[in-house]
Amino acid sequence: MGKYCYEYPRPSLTTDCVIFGFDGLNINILLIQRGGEPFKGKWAFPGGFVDMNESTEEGAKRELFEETGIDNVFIEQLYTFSDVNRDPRGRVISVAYYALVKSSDYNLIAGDDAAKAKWFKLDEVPSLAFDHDMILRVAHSRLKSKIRYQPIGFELLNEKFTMPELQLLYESILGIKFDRRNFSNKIMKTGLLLPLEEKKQGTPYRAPRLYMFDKIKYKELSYNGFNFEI
Amino acid sequence: MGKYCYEYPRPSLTTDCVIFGFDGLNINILLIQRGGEPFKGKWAFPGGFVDMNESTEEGAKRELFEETGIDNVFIEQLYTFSDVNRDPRGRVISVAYYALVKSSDYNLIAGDDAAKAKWFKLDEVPSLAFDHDMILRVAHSRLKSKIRYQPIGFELLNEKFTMPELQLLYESILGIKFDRRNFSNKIMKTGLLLPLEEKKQGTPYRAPRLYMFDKIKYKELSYNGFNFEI
DNA sequence: ACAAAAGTGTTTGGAATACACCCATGC
DNA sequence: GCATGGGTGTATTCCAAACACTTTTGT
Repeated sequence: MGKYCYEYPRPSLTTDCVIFGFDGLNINILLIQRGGEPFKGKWAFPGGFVDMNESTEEGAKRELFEETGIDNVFIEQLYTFSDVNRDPRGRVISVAYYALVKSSDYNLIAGDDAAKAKWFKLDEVPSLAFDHDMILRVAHSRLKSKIRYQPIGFELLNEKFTMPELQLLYESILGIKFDRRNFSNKIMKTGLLLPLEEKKQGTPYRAPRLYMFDKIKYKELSYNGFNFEI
Repeated sequence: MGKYCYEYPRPSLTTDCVIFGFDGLNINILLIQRGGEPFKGKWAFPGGFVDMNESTEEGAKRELFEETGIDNVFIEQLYTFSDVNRDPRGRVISVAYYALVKSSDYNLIAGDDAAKAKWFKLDEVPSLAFDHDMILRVAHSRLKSKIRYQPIGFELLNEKFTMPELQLLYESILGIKFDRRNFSNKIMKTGLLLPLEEKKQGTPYRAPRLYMFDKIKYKELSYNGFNFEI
């Protein structure tokens, strides 16, 4: 029997991480294949049980690293899923987090429980274990609203990037197309982009100009509670 | 010793409810005074431990009812607070919910643990137990963004209400003043308000016109994923 | 020269803001 | 009649959307 005893029953507490990765062309989702029951062989989000000496956010980061090798990401709390029957093993509630990363920054490793980690294109995600289909829908919808008023996308590109690259990123996340000229105008009006003299090398056709994200301006504006909308 | 034993230690799971109540003039917060340790005598949000056969949302509603007599409200998940040291009794994580109610709809009852429940004006809230000061800040900030693009305010008024009443509601929540004419124009442009022929009786000075929230129009618009912004 | 992508600016419509006058009611 | 709040409309400003031509580069 278990060694940890309580006066009242307690649910288990887990975390799940929805990791969106941009590869320069598409938005991908990071999944791991389950090695054991339940849902053996099915794909699911990385995550696991929370330890007693860590917050759920710390637990989510730890599990993410253990299972996929992904480290040093800013994760943000998404939602807590607590349906009584969401896990066939018993009463398990899960605090879900999400993050955006540049997928080229990480070489996926096999996790410590030999689960395979793999990137899936957003529109090629298979049916997932547990209630993870729902978690994905919630995460994607949150991401879409978030990126319209917070500059969370710049982390996904190289330090120096071109306007078409940035536009492609917004289009992949939002699933819509922008007019090239209006997009550029809107983005520049935020004041958060620093145009460089340099142009991107090695492209076919005309070389596009490079930009950088202006971190100093961002801090300045954040301090005053700024707003923008793409 | 406790009767419920597990292989690994588990944190306790609680809920907290941040209830915003509008009394026609001010936004109030519903608090209960703690009858026992820790934080005995301090004020805190209604809430409590989640049962094994209920979701956190169900648990939050149940505790809210038991402690304050408030029933039949739409609560929305706010955030999950999980800092390791947030509760002196041990490892307790709390899923916080928030809701908006019309305070005149409820006669506050003393809770089953003899705790007193009381409405506090937003700017007269005392220092709270646990991390509830932080929870309140998060809740108020969430409410402010939410009300700008969701018609959550209409529930707080009588079925028939006047434009100045609605404006006062928005102003109390957001803490800003609107121009009377522009406010009315913006609200009417959403198409969600049905002007009635009736006027409000018993007011001093000129009798203001009454409006109703157009639920049918709302469903119609929701279905198409509409947007508005106040 | 031509095909493909990048760069740039103007026009137009609609929404948000600022703003002023008249109306109803109680005292 | 005057003080108080309620009702309404218009001019202006600003932002967003639509839109076309020129430049660069590789073949």
